[in-house]
Amino acid sequence: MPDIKHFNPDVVLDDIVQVFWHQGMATTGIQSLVTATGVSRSSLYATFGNKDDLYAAALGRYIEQHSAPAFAQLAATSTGLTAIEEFFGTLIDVRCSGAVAGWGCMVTNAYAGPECADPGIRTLLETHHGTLQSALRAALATAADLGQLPPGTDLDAAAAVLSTLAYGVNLRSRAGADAGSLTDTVTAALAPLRAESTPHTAHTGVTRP
Amino acid sequence: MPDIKHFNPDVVLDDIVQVFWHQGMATTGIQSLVTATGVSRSSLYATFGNKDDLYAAALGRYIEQHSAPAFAQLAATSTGLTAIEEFFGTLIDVRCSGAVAGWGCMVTNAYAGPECADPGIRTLLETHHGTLQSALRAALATAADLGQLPPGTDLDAAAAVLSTLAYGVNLRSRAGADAGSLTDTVTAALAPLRAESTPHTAHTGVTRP
DNA sequence: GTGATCTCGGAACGGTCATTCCAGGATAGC
DNA sequence: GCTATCCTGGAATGACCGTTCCGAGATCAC
Repeated sequence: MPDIKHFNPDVVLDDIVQVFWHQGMATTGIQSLVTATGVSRSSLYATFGNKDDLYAAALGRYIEQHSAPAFAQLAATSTGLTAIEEFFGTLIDVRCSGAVAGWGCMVTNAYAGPECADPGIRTLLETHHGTLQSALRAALATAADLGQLPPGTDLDAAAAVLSTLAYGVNLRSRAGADAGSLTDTVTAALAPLRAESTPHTAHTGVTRP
Repeated sequence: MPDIKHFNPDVVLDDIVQVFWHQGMATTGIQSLVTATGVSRSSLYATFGNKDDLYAAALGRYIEQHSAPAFAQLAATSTGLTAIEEFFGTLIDVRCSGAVAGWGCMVTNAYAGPECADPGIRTLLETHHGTLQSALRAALATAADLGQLPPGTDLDAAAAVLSTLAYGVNLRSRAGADAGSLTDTVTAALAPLRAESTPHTAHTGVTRP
């Protein structure tokens, strides 16, 4: 019997993700969201609650729409180290070129902002981190099965190193680090995980005489 | 002949560093700085300029007072890998316990905030990154001289990996990551740089049967 | 069509923001 | 002591903040 919503909350939340991702939580005013979505303040508040709730919803949406698919593909692809290479490759592509170049990762950005103090956000960050880590571990396990890894490699430790590295890549991309050097860095980090091909040497293109 | 300042700008800037470091640029109001320093708005503006200038000055001070000494020690200590271990060790200590636990690194935080768009800030970030990188490279060069590194190790690539990892450590510490797992991660990243002692195995305490 | 119920746009609220201005106080050369 | 010069505290400014409220409009069961 009542009136029904004149907009699709899911679509609107996607727009909101863009704004928060691009501008950050603290620097984004509700007015920006109103103009970006075309939905009035009242409706935003009625649908999502206050600003903190709204940001939490947006961050959750970001994770399930941007992070989770990438993690799932990483975990599911059965090519071992190649899957990891591709994961970092597309990560760097997204961060350094295209529509969202220089925006960084919304999750990584959340780590450094005041929103990180919020317990609800903390939970999102922790599950995100756990998912990333286990996806990397799964890919490493596949690599181990394929005999790509040196015997005795500690998969959990390697996954921790790579996930921590990913945060660094996300950060550096925001300052305009070029894709090439980021790729070199990732390649160098992956090098010791390659079973004895050209041991301990990174393919950075930089040769030291 | 004129009146002279009633406060020491250097001391005041140190106080301002604390506030910006703890609360972030966007969420810190001038009023917070007034109450923290005991200096009135007028004097702050007269001495440092507007808020952006003030933040830039604070970030510069942070780098020269917190980052630079650590980098200098890292570069100067002649123990090679041990120096790098110590660098990360004290880094993790500072980030995870003590007065500034959970604050993260002010520079790392700047990467993720809107202040990163400012060209002046960008310059600070870039020189900071360069200094960190060359300090790591110097320590690695020492390690190579000491025969601690596998022959043929690409020092620049290794330094890039470690510096990127440091950003990740700083970020994760803000979310409450415990010092132990961060240390394990760093140890695992350093493991392949150790010349053939227990190759490719990290000391995470996690043993896989 | 009628009416109950929800939504919507926009105004309104008190608070805080960064910044400026000004009157009065402190300083130092003379 | 006088005066020119600067510094300082606090008020004032105008814009924006997040949030709430309300009248008007839209919807659906009947």
